[in-house]
Amino acid sequence: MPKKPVTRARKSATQERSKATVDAILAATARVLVKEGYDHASTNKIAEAAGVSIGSLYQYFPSKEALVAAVGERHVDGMLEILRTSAVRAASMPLEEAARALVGVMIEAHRVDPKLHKVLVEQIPRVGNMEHVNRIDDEAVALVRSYLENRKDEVGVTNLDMAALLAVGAVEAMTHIAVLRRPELLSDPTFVEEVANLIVRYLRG
Amino acid sequence: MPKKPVTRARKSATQERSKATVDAILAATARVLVKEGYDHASTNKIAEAAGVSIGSLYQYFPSKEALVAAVGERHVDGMLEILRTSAVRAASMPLEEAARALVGVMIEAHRVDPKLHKVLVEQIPRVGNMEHVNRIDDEAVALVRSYLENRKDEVGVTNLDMAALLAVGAVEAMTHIAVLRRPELLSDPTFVEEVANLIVRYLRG
Amino acid sequence: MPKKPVTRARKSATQERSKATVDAILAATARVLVKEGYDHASTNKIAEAAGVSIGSLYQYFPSKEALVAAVGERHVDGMLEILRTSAVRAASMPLEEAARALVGVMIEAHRVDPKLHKVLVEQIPRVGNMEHVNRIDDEAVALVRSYLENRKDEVGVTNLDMAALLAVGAVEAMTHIAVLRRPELLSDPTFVEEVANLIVRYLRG
Amino acid sequence: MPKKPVTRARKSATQERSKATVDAILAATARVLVKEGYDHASTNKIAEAAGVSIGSLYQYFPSKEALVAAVGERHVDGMLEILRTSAVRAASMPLEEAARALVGVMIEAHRVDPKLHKVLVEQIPRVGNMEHVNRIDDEAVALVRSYLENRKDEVGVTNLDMAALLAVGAVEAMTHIAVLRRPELLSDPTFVEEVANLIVRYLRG
DNA sequence: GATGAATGAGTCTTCATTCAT
DNA sequence: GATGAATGAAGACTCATTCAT
Repeated sequence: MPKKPVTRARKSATQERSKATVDAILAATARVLVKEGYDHASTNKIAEAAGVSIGSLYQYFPSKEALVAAVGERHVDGMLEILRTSAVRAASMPLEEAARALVGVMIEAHRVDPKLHKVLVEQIPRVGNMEHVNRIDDEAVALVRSYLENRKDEVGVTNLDMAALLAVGAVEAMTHIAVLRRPELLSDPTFVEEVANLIVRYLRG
Repeated sequence: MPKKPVTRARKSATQERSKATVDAILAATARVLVKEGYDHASTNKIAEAAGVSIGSLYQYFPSKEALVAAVGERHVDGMLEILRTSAVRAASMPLEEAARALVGVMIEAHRVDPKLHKVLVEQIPRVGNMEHVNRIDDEAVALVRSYLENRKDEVGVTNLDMAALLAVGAVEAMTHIAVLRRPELLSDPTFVEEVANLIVRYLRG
Repeated sequence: MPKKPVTRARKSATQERSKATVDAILAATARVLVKEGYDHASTNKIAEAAGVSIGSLYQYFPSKEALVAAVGERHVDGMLEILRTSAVRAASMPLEEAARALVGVMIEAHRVDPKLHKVLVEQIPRVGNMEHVNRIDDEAVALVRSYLENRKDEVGVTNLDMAALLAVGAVEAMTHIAVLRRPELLSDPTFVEEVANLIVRYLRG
Repeated sequence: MPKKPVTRARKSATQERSKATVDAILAATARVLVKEGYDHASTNKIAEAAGVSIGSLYQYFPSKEALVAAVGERHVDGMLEILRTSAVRAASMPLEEAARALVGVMIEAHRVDPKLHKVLVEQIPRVGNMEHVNRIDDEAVALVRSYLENRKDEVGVTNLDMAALLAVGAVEAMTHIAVLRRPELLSDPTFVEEVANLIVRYLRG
């Protein structure tokens, strides 16, 4: 009896090879983007860095924009995963702890590839469809909002939408400052503490 | 008796003409920068938008970078003027009022040309010597820090450097969000109120 | 028995295509350089003359300078080959004959592409690393010097370095005059004769 | 009684001023040409170096070419004057002495402004009408030819045209080498001696 | 499917020349 | 006449994209 295929969704050899190529291209794009910045990240350079021909690159991505968008997507997906995982845990914590957790995970999420994050945040908006990065904020705001909803009577703010927006906005901003411009703050325990204080005091009212 | 010259500081015809050209170029640069973003703002497009020849543009600015830098400088100068004027007044206010003033003036300052501000903030760091925009933050932080110093016993934070950084950072971030991505917040009085609360509660401790 | 490959050094299709392009570019460069002079030989004009796009030109040569340098190199190599071949033969000839041979070969070498030679000699020094053309002189001087060394007692000059320099310099100069400005001299047998006399009498002392 | 004007050909004030301006422009052109080379010697730079407006420059010279041509003319005139003066003296000297004189004066003439001479010789031919520099050769050949004519029986060459051409050509060439590429030769007394030997022996036959 | 040679529109920048003041 | 601001054609070079092999 012939062995049952191990995996249902067994990809054909070609499919696997394609995936490897796509991965190589995306990885190379991220690398080149970080090293050269958006403008100087030419598709030819990227193809070379990926070890594929420029023709192959265009087989998988119809334009430079599409390529960068895909990288953005991936990056954001990675960050969101971290965020969500931690959100589940934080959901049951008291405010103080939850706040500290939020700050911590935010920083952690931005550490996945801070340099790439910087390029994506700073240089890609012009490319147009860059809600990518905003997706992070939007999701975070939703999570915080629902947390506040559940603890309505522990917090001293009434406009939960705005409170969530402010809390996330402030944490994001401080994270960006730390990650992108003041890395020394990241190893300063006071920093996390103080940022947590900032939002706890606010939310307490 | 000899006729008194009509104007003391009468500029020579050519000087006036030059100045008009420079102004036209700077204004056009800001416009094109906003409309097209840094990359697509070609010097030729700018010259055309300014109604001058490309040659004239290069007569006054030795490179695209220098041109953009000049626009940045101008923009930041305008914002700083607003900031400083108001800082003097806020210096003698009690915390709550001062906070509200800070938030208000920050928003006001960002209204000078929010679209340009966005481009300058997001796309120009690459150009290099772009402390321009950071000058705003730095100056704001210094002002806040000295305010806190004077009211040391009214505030409940000990690390004044970090407190100033957080306060300014948070306000800046919220301002950016409002000005650039959620203009409707600008006409929402709750918004200013809440941002002020955010930092007042934090600083109170 | 497996078919023996038709050609050992069979070049891949692309390699051949590249080479053809490079050749076309170099040839066109020489042509345009001759027709227009260095300054008016724009890279665009050259590309057009070569029947390739400007992009292709820059695919193979990183700058106008590099392009011209390559042309120079090629040209000098061609001349040096002629020179060396004949030098070997002349080494064993008596002074008179050797002198005549030197003059003859010098003229011959300059006939490879006199117009190009002129442009290269006159206009390229500015470009910088243009020892190219000087390589010819230097090599010629070295060859003559060593010839004189071998025949020390047949010649009446003591400072061999200077003698070689003068001999080569004089021949080169007369060649240039003939090739570039007085082509009619080239078919005048007296000319070669007299130039040979010039250096023979000098070297005899 | 009104004083008789000191000079018959008294130029009007304007005429004098014009001449001064023209002189300043020509001097500046020579300076800039030497410092920057033909290509980088822009008319604007020249006007500035001359302390006149670009408009004035074009009042006196209709184009950059005309300007450079005028400088060339002047330079050659200066050299020719030296040459002619000395030619008169040499006309009555015996061959050996005359030869040495020719070489000496040739070098001396090239010392007037060797840097300018270099630029003029190397970079100007492309501008087209550059018989300027050739005028020197032509005049020198004529002078030598007539000298040889007068001493027909002292010299051992029959084709006087060619002899004159060779003699002048050789001296010119060696002078150029010395002045432009081997300045150390200029202070080497052997050099003049040997170059003189070169042509004396040739002309003696 | 992969390759990489070829394309050419578009970029920044220079500079001889003109002309209103 | 002098001035210098303004002009714009032209040049070197880049890079996203296409397509024959």
